[in-house]
Amino acid sequence: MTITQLQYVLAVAEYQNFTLAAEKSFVTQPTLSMQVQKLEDELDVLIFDRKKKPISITEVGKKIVAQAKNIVNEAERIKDIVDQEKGFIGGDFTLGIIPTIMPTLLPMFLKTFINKYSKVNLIIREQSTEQLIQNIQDGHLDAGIAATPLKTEFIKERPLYYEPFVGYVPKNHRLAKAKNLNPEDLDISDVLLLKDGHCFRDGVINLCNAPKSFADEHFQLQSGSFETLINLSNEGLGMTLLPYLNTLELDDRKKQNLKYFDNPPPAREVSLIYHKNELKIQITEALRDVISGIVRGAIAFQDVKIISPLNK
Amino acid sequence: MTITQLQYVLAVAEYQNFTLAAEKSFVTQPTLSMQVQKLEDELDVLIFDRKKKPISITEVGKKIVAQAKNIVNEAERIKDIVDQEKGFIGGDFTLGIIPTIMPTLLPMFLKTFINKYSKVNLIIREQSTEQLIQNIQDGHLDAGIAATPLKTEFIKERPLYYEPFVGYVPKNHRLAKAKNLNPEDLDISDVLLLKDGHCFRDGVINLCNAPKSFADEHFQLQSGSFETLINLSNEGLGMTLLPYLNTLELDDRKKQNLKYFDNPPPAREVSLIYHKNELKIQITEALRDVISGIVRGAIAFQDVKIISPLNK
DNA sequence: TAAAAACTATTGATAAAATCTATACTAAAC
DNA sequence: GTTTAGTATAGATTTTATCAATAGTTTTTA
Repeated sequence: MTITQLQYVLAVAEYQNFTLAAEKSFVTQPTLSMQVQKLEDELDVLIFDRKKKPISITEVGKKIVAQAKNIVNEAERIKDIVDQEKGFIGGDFTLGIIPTIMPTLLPMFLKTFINKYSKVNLIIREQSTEQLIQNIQDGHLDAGIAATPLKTEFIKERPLYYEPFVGYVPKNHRLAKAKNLNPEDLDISDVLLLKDGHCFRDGVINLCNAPKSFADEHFQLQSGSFETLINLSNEGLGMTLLPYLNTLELDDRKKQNLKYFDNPPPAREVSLIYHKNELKIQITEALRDVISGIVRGAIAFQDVKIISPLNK
Repeated sequence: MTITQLQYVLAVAEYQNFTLAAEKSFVTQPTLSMQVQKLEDELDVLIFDRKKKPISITEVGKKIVAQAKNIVNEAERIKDIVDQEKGFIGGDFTLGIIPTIMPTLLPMFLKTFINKYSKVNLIIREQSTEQLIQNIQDGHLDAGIAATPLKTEFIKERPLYYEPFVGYVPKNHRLAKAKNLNPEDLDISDVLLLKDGHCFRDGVINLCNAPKSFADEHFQLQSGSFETLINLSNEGLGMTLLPYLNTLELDDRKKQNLKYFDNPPPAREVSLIYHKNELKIQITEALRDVISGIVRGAIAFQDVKIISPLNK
């Protein structure tokens, strides 16, 4: 049994296809096939059932694959140990960010990070929270930035900052004359929401204390961008809620429609999340340092009320 | 990096000597040296400092060795997974037993076990609790039988049975006419103890509620066998306490000197202990099944008061 | 249902590696 | 300063991993 064989097995398990797995492993298909066979011979079990198309994994196979994943991960960590010892921070690092955080946060830290850690090749993907979790578990992402707490097994959360919700209330709205907002004032039926799948949407629903079913039935005005929500709001279709960082770049006219919540304002907790196995932890820590250092300047709220990003 | 290389590194770390490590790994010394070098080259660090004699491990080396141990263990478990799937129970299994349990328990289960699991090559070692713990952590023992609870990290405990303490009170002793014993009746200063290092000694000291320092000062009559204690007791040097299983084989005359405790009797918890990583768990479980099945017939006490085997 | 397509296994050749024996080198012990 | 114990190096040999080519399957398509 070699680590290489285990890696080949993992590739086949992932792609359900020897040819593709071989390609992704940068070897020819016969090479990969033979190595997998050799392992099967050594263990004297079939890991894959090649009769079915696409290939299926046997019952023992599933357990072996799980354990192989474990071993390969632990093996990779040896390089981590050495890197850490040498103070070397570099290599590929794939980061996922949810859509409602991406456009405001990324520009704030990207330049600083790639300057400071020029040996890190940062690859950034925009993904939903669910995809983020899945990909972190699979090892396809090294870390993610999402609203928390997620209470997910295998995943660690390190809070980066707390971002208050800010109301956007157009002139003719019933709340237009209120000085500050209160969660109790909100009526989910005239709050414009992002479309399904955004956790910020779920956060707002939670904030308004609306039952999930209710929310599902009543809203057809759903967009994927806050820009659209603001425009719809200006058209008199209701108010909306924005994350604090999204309010900073508004033009002055729109800024006049912003209404802040009474203290403590409701907020989302934005965290760096990563696999509990802490692979590439040095880069993860470096990223966290850079981001929280920068955000500390932009967000000065101390006392907030954290709203869950999960739809219950 | 290969698993073999990691195994070689572990061997060198263990024996602090390339030549010996090579021998134990069943390869020649140049082979092992080269593989270790190759790994060091690949990682671009020195794992061992060969200048000093005996060889020392570098700081990074220590971390690498720890991780290598982890990886090799996890790799071995793949075979376990397959064995479990096939229902195969076999191979070497090294079991440590503490001296006060060995002579009574081993004859009870050994024959049954080797008959039932004839493919298992059972290797049995008599060792103190401390040695047991050390060797289980090192991976030199697959399991141990000892008095518990031990509260030791990395080690799991599965209780096998609860073995009451029984008093051996010679005719002329002050408690000779009492019907039953009570822990309060005991006076540590006239209880004969096993010599230092036996956890049964510590159990008795705990039972008598004696301070550790007190116990250390006053007793010179210390033996390694209950046989001796009984004989000394008969000579009028005090009473003694025996584990229940040791009382079964006494001759009738000696049995008349036995005095049982009031319910619930103080007892030691005897457990099968093994590494938390659960390597060879099938054999361990098989062993547990056999032993607890057999002991269930011999020990019928339900309610007991467990005495700690640790000297506090 | 036959032909094509997609995929995996097998074969034989080649390159890479792990291992061995013999020996050189190095540091500690005498 | 010589011996001893231990590690590194060199060169030969065996083993293993890989590749290109192709045969053998199963599934799709026509």
